[in-house]
Amino acid sequence: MTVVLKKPQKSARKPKGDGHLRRGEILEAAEKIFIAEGYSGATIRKIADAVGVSSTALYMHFRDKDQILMEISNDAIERLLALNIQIAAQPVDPVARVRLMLEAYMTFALDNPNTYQLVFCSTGEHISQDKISDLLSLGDRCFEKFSEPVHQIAAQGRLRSGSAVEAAEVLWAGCHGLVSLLITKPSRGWSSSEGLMKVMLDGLLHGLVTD
Amino acid sequence: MTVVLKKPQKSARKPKGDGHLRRGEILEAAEKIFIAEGYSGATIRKIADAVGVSSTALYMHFRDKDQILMEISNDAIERLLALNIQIAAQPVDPVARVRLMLEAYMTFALDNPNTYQLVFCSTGEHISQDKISDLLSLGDRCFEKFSEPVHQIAAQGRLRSGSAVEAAEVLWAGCHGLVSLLITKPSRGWSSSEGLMKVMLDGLLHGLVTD
DNA sequence: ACGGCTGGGTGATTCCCGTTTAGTGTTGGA
DNA sequence: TCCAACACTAAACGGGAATCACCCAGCCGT
Repeated sequence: MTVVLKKPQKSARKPKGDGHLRRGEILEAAEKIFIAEGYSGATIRKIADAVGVSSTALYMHFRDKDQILMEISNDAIERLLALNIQIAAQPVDPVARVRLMLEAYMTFALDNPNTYQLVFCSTGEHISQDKISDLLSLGDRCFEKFSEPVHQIAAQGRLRSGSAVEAAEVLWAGCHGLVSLLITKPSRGWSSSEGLMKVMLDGLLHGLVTD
Repeated sequence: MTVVLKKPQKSARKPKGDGHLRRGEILEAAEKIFIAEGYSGATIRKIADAVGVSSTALYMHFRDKDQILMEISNDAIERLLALNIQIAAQPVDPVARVRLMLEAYMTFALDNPNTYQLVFCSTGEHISQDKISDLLSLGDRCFEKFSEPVHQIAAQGRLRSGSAVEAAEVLWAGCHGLVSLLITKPSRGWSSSEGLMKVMLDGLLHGLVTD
């Protein structure tokens, strides 16, 4: 009599009910609200209402609110990473690749301001470990892809000052600073963002790299 | 019979009760907690407990939570402005003044990370208008003071690309990006912050200014 | 001496947030 | 037919900011 007790056999029963659709529906609704209203505007209850389900139901499919928004952000960052990989493959001067990547990065930020803020402007103190590892590794992979051409430039001896890592970090930080200010202080009277991006790229690249 | 009705005569009655001390006590307690635990950690209840008073009492002296933290931040930004004014008076090359101001700016940010985040990294959507005007004008006055030497550089025809305003904004944004990343992502394996600050300044100044 | 006014303070309450607990109706396999 | 798992819900919890209706001590002119 092999008594089967408490065995958590996975998918002994097919997930037939449309429960497996819910997850996608939730993500879809959450993304809309998050894009429109930001992190604090994307409330559990609001998302649940949009899906037409009780707020408790979200916890069937996600551990907590952060997991929902992190999953959305993950998708977005993956698109950015794909962009970087594509640019990395282009057979042009490493400086040109660096510039293309940074342009793509800034455009991505301005196109996805709420995602950008969540990923790159928050301290992530309230984000649990596995979520951090997921997202940080993804962000780090972006940074690594970006670092490659910078290291190539360094290997050519064209770095004016600092190590390759420092140069990569400074290039990233400079562009991050520009887009984060444009995003968080939109009402300030900025010069045109295109102009600022160009001056930032020209300035940093000319300042850090010899030609 | 000069009937005195509803006349809000100021200090008709001496503020005898230690009520006029409360405001200072609240700010002091709030600043400690805010510095230690950040914006979300500095709750009304926690501040009130620290002062030894009910949470409602804070609303006797401040309109809302933001006003308390804004007042604290205002003080801090005023110190930064004073620093800028002091540097502006130094009879050295404008490029040297720019560098000194940006160094002071970044040092200030790293020394006051929570204040810095509140003022320079938040969208300020939940901040009412008068508070914004106060703080924005203060921040803008900092930026204006910083812009002066940049305009001098431009007047000397030493700007490699972009207008003076663009150059000032890019210099600011670059330094902001560096310190904001160092503050919000402290666990990432950064190069030394001093090295990064130097590379950022060298890079931007060399890239934007001819000598 | 005394009643009224008022500044400072409070406890309870409101509303919203994320999250948890306990329970409900349906369904498919034994 | 029974029952266990599933997908879900209503209600509640604890904690946030902010507000409400009060209270009380002290100063005022009388």
